[in-house]
Amino acid sequence: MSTVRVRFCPSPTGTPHVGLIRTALFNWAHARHHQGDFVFRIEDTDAQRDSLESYEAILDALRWLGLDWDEGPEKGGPHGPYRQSERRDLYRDALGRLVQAGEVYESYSSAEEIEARHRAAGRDPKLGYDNADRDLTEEQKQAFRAEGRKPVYRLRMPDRDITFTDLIRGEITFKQGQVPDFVLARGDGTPLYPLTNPLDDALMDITHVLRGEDLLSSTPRQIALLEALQRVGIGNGPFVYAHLPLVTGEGNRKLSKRDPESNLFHYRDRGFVPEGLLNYLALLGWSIADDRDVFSLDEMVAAFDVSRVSSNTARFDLKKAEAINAAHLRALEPADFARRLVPYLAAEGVTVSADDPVLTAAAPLVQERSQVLSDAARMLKFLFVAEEDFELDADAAAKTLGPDADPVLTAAVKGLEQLEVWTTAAIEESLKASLVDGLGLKPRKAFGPVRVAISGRTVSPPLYESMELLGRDRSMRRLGGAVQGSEGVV
RNA sequence: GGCCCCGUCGUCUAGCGGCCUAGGACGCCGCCCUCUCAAGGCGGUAGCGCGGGUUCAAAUCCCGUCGGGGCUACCA
Repeated sequence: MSTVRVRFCPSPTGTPHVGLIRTALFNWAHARHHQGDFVFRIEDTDAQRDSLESYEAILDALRWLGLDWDEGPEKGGPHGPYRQSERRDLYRDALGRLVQAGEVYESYSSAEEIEARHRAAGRDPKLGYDNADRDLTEEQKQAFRAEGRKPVYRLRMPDRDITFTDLIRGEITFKQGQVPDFVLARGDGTPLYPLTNPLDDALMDITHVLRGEDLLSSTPRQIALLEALQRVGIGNGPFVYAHLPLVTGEGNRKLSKRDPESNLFHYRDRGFVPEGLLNYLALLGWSIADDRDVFSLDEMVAAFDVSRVSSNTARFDLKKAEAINAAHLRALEPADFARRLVPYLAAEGVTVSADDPVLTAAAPLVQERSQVLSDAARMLKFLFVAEEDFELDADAAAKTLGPDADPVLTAAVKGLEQLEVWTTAAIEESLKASLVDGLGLKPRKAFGPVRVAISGRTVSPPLYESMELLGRDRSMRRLGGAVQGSEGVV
């Protein structure tokens, strides 16, 4: 069996992190590129920190982004269950076999005792476990138990260097003696991450492990475990590893889960579309070509090659993320763009259906003016609010609707009143005649007050089109209201 | 402290010994277009951390150094 099998195995603690999603994306792309399987597994072995909300948020995230899995929660598959909380028996069995074979031993040393031994020997007390319980006799173990002590189970690390070839970084060697025997399970048999993660990968026939660089230093432990498991008849030994560069935030520290900038849904709420966010995330460590950085998921799948992923840490740059997203927004079919706007309008308090004629007519006017969908929603809101709820942006009003604006608005109203038809062309002609020609104003001075009166903002869709869509009555009312309003602003 | 990873414009990157007077993108700054803002067009700003080697030739290979980061739990 030469099928590529990769996995995405988050633990359901907190909200999905952009770095986590980038890892999911690269695994998914690797699987799809090789027509392999993308396995999704939930690592919920820490009842203290895991939550149902978090679990659901992760599913929500993958579905929103369209990163579909071949095996996993709510889908099943031949290697299930896919939630570690339902795999206890498997862990107990594997642990039993490892103990039986002498690969794993009971360790009774407490952290304090280990430190004390280091100190007594003149070593750095922070060195970690000293493998002191490796060869405890049955009598010694009995004695510890008699004291009421509970052991932990540790894997006996091999007495040799551990070398592996990372797809991204090349050959990496950890010298013998640098990695102490580590804990696989608590005395009561509770399995810990160092056991469950590689074990499940082995049980699920995973072939390639693409994960964050923060896990690089745990690789020798995994390799030792995998080899031990293979000796007791579980799995086929170590996998191929690729350690992805970390994603950092504003500083150059690893983006922490606490940082709001790391929250995936923060970007969805702002109005990133999956195409745009995924494209940007792909750029964090990977590039499709030397002269292009906007591409579709399909194009990514066709071109993706993990070994070409950069090994440098990547910093998340919101500005660029938005620019990439904007490129994807512009590429959307107008009707699709309008449809995607609906929830963002709702967030602005506007209820409108995707096929509303005003929306479908107005959406294209802001499509290329938006970086994120929430920008577009804010620009369009004025078309849908009831007159009694219409508000002028305070800054825009202060800047544009001073006393100087009154004659402009008055002239505009006077001209527009004469119009037979309320069309974009007629409005443009009227406004230019009364303001630019009539009052001799610069276009900027002429249209600014009108724009703010109509849309409430200094940034809006094109003015004449906006006025046509708003309709004659509402437009005239807003212009009139602004004249009165400007008297009070002084 | 120890171990491991990394080091090209402000940021993400291309580069894998000669095609590099180092390319692209975002950002930033001009100009054009223009009813605002965008989009689009044109132009500009800015980088191989440092020091030794190897080589006819180094951003590319080697060593050192400095700098940054990660890990160092009976969390995952």
